[in-house]
Amino acid sequence: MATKKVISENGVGERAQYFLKVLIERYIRDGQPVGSRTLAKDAGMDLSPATIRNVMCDLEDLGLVASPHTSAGRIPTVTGFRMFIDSLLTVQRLQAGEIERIRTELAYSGDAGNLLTSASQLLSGVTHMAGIVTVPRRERTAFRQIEFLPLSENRVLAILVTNDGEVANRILNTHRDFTRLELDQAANFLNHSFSGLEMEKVRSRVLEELNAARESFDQTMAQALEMAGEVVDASAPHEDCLIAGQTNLMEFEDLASLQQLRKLFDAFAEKREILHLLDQFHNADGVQIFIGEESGFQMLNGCSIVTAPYQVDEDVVGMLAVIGPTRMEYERVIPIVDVTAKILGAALKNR
Amino acid sequence: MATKKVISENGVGERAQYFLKVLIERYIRDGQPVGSRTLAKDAGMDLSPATIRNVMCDLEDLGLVASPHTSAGRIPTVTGFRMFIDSLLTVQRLQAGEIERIRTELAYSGDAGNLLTSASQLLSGVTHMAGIVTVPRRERTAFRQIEFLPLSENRVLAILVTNDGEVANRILNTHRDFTRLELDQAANFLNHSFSGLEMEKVRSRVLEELNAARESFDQTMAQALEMAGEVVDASAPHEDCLIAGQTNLMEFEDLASLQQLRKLFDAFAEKREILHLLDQFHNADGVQIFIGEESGFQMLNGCSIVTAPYQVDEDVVGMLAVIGPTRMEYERVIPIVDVTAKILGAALKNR
DNA sequence: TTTGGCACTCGATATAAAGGAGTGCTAACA
DNA sequence: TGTTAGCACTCCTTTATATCGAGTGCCAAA
Repeated sequence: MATKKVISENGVGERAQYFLKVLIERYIRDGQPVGSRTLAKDAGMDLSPATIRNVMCDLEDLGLVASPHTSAGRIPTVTGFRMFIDSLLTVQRLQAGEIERIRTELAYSGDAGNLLTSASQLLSGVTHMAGIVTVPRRERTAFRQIEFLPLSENRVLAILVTNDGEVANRILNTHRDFTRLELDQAANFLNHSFSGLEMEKVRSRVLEELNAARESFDQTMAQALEMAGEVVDASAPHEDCLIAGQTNLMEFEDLASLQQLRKLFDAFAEKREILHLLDQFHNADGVQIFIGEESGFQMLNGCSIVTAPYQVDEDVVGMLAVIGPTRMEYERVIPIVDVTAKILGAALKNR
Repeated sequence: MATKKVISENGVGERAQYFLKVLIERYIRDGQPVGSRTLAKDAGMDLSPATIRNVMCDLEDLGLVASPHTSAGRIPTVTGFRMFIDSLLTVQRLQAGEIERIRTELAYSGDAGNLLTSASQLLSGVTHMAGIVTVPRRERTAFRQIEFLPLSENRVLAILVTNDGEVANRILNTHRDFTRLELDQAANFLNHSFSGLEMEKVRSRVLEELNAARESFDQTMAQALEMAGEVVDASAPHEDCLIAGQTNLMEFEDLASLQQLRKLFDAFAEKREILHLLDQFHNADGVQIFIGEESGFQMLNGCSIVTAPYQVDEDVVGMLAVIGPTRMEYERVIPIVDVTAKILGAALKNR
């Protein structure tokens, strides 16, 4: 039997969706199960609680809301939140003042590393949650320059400068002593060969040429390449992220079990899993939202992640994220993350 | 009237002190107020609970123990703990195996930074509390070498190497373009003048010579000195510390109020206050113990810090600390911190 | 389709009673 | 004089019980 109510493709009546939206908005504000009476008022449609109750039943059958116990109101389920986020959300525009604040705060931070730190702190400060920024992956950045400095016998300081202005250095223990001249020559050769290449390419080319040099017994070149390889390799696992405002998360009653918090904080300290998670969204463009339970990591239960990639010269170089309770003000957080990503990208370009 | 009981200079009978010791040891184990019956058993002196009660009264009058309420046992006060730590503690010797573990774990970590990270992780791992290591202060380390590399127009990469193998780099925006030769000459001059000097001295000498150079209109030298000054200054506030295992502290019921924990974790994130605190003990030698309430920082209420300086070539270069609940096993933690400090110092020397 | 009514559930809150650990004090004992 | 047993008392903890109220589900009527 065809019903008269307007059914969207996911099988939920339009009015029911509206109630779901109002319910979730209320739940986000209060953190309390929402009862039919409250919802009737909030919806502003002059309907009686009883009517609402009927709709709630439908929503519960669809798995979009649930009640913690018989005589409590309803709280949204993960699927409910998902639907809310995907199709019900009305994102606020950020006020001009806020945009300005972000812009100025990012404008006055020094070098690249500092800028990223500022960005994560900014995110956490504005949202009162935890802010995360992944640092640009070395693979995507390009080789600019390498230099070797003699330190003491058999020790050489290698300095690698990349296109984005990052500097990595590493002390090499060499088999024999090198003169300053030799080192300069080696650096010259390497700079000449690799300048401008992506680090990933540099890595493979170094290996190729190293083999070639060995075959032709070109000692000098082989040694130069060996050293270069060591530096490039060592600077590779630089993949990392900056997290700020973790302690803000302690304020949310939703996450307040120490059990839960500890797991979360351990993940922050470890970082690996967080990075891995964010990497999944690396190729999406624009803001993505991600509900903890969907990840399978139980440390993220009760949390959501709002994330966006940031770009330099059209290339996505890193991710930016805010992590907080699933019950967060998405309408406010989403534009913040979005704008910050754009401004950060622009700021990184100017250096 | 002279009493027969042996009174030590602090006005506490020897036997009473013994009971205090037993009480605190018990309290450290259980975290529960200790009653007279329990204490009678633990003391192993075949005395009745009633006798113990009399002694407890005395200890309470002296402010060494307190009862949370009428019908609970006694818990040590801060002063009680202080006395325990200062004169009652019997420190265990570390088992040879444990020493070996520390030694090997520190032996296989790479460069200096890595070594310090390992040390803090080691401390937290072995004690199940938070481990802290302050990184050597730049002032105490000596200038070894400076180099300048041209990056692009008006940008120069400056690299500063110190005696302890640390490398600091900074990108300078210069007024005009420099040739490679000019930069090399500047570096040569600086290396020649300052090599081996303590950073603190370098800082002041740079200023002196800068003035001299300006007076004599020696442009080249003035510019070199200006750049050097910028690098030295920038690398100065490198004072920092590494903290590991913070989340371990969430397991202790003593600190489990979120209020309390948040303040503590904020302090960890900020680091400044922690550093300031540890600096107070910088000149003490050997292990120092420090009860949170004594500091005035209320974030440390309920905590104690066990700290020891570590030395390279007779010079104290940094501090090492474990932070945990005041109710911690000092007998075990003290030798761990002590030994780790020594091994860390030795490990740093060999590089 | 909406609404009012009604019985019912169940958490939250309050109150009371029982149990028990531990104290302080007193008086007796070695 | 130090030590001990005895005893009344305190106060936390646990358990049971009752009450309140928010909210539900369902039914019958509008």
